[in-house]
Amino acid sequence: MVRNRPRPATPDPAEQAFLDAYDPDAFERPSVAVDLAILTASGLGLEVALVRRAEHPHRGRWALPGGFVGIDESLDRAAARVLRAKAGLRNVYLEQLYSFGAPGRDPRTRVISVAYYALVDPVQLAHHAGGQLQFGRIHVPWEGETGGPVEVRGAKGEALRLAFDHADILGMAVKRIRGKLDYTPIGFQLLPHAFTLRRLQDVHETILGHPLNKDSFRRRMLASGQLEATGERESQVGHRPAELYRFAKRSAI
Amino acid sequence: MVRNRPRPATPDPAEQAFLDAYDPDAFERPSVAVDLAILTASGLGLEVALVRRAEHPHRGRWALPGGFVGIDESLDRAAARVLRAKAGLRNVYLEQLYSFGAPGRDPRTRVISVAYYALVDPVQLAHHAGGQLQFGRIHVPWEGETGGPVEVRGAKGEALRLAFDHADILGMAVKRIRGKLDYTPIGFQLLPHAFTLRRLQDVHETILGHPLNKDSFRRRMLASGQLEATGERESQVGHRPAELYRFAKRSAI
DNA sequence: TTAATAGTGTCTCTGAGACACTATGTG
DNA sequence: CACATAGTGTCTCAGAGACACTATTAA
Repeated sequence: MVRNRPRPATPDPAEQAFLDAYDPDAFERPSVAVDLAILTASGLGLEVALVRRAEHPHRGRWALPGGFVGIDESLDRAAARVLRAKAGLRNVYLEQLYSFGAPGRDPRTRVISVAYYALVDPVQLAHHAGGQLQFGRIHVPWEGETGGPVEVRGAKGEALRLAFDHADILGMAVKRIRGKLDYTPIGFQLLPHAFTLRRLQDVHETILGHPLNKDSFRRRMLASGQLEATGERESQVGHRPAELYRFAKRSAI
Repeated sequence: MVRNRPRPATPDPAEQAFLDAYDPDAFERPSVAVDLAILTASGLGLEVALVRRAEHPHRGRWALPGGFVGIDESLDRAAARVLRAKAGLRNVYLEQLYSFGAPGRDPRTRVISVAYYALVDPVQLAHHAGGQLQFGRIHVPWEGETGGPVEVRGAKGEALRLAFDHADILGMAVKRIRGKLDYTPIGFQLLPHAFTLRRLQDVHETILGHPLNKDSFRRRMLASGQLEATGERESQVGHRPAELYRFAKRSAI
């Protein structure tokens, strides 16, 4: 890869001087990382995968899985690589969220982080119980799409202290998926292959943070054309079993 | 600023080895830039500010104004600085859009670009006519929020060849503002202080790429509470003059 | 049989589209 | 005056909420 920018003479010395001032090699370069908000929806609510930091800074705090971007690696590939390396996941919904670049966000050095979020069904993450990845429940202290940092709580309801600006990243992720939920089939990504309409509604309510009208939700989802009846029903539920549906076209990256 | 990461001994050598592999200093670092899609809405449609590249690569092509991010400068500040330096603008709507990081997007060296978009009313940009900044009309070859690169045309309708991946950046900007238009008062940012409802509808139609129902648009806008009647009317229009409105709370960054 | 939730049918209310009509400038 | 667009009133239609009612399983 060519690292040094060719500098042909230009007729305009002012323009030349201006461009010289913006030569990339004249700048100290930041590190660029990806951080991943790996989200899932258990019966308990919206959960996120976290790793406990073993080192300073923020030793003992909880952080989103992340990694640095290779010099010949695209941002999307870096995110997919981290997802595979840290959570063993591939072919799940993965989308770039926002870039965080406050100078002091990492006290060691300048790190610009391109945040991604992944939506995964809980079954695919079950084998991580007790492993490197821990799951925290997301608690959103604001309404609607106001935005702002969120809180994360552990299995016993205790608050988990998040490292760096990861509470802001998670807040942005919640805001994004709340917005997307209205017009895209994003909820399916958080459920197993087959699911009942009630479970899908649970996911939507979990993400949005408020209850939805059952009748209207059913109608809207069935009318959307995104659901396919499997012909099977749930069982062992202590009441009339619901029809199981699948997402008509499960998209993945 | 601390550039070298402290490496305290940890009890877990495997973890230590793992983290060593991700030491930022072990990686060649990319350059990080901001690129700005400065958008305005003239009577001709949605327009974008471009600079003609005086150098290789892509010499003679048209590019979005941009600049490298300083090592102690946040992304937002870098974007605001470029906006001020290249377009003389401050206090306009400016929002981060997306980060573009394909390894080959700049043939000189690895440059990751954090794209921003700004919405500016045409009056503030009028003095740029004939200067460094040229304006091109955006033509969107896709419907709704499909997404994809857009085309840009010059004053005589000729196609302008864009540099790097800037057609993709502009496509993403159009997609974003189309989505935002439905639920945020984003259209005001593209108009002068006082404007008629018809002009606001023109802006919405320009952005969305399709005509809107006049009655419904009026009702929706007036019901939104975001408009304030100025009490004045337009004049010299050859028909009944329309009431002039202003945005109730003109937000800016 | 009872408890509990799935699923259907229908009424109402609200907002968007359609359209007819009136209002008020310029030429 | 004619013309063009601003602005109002009202009808209809589609989707969401509300609610009553029936269906089907486990215990």
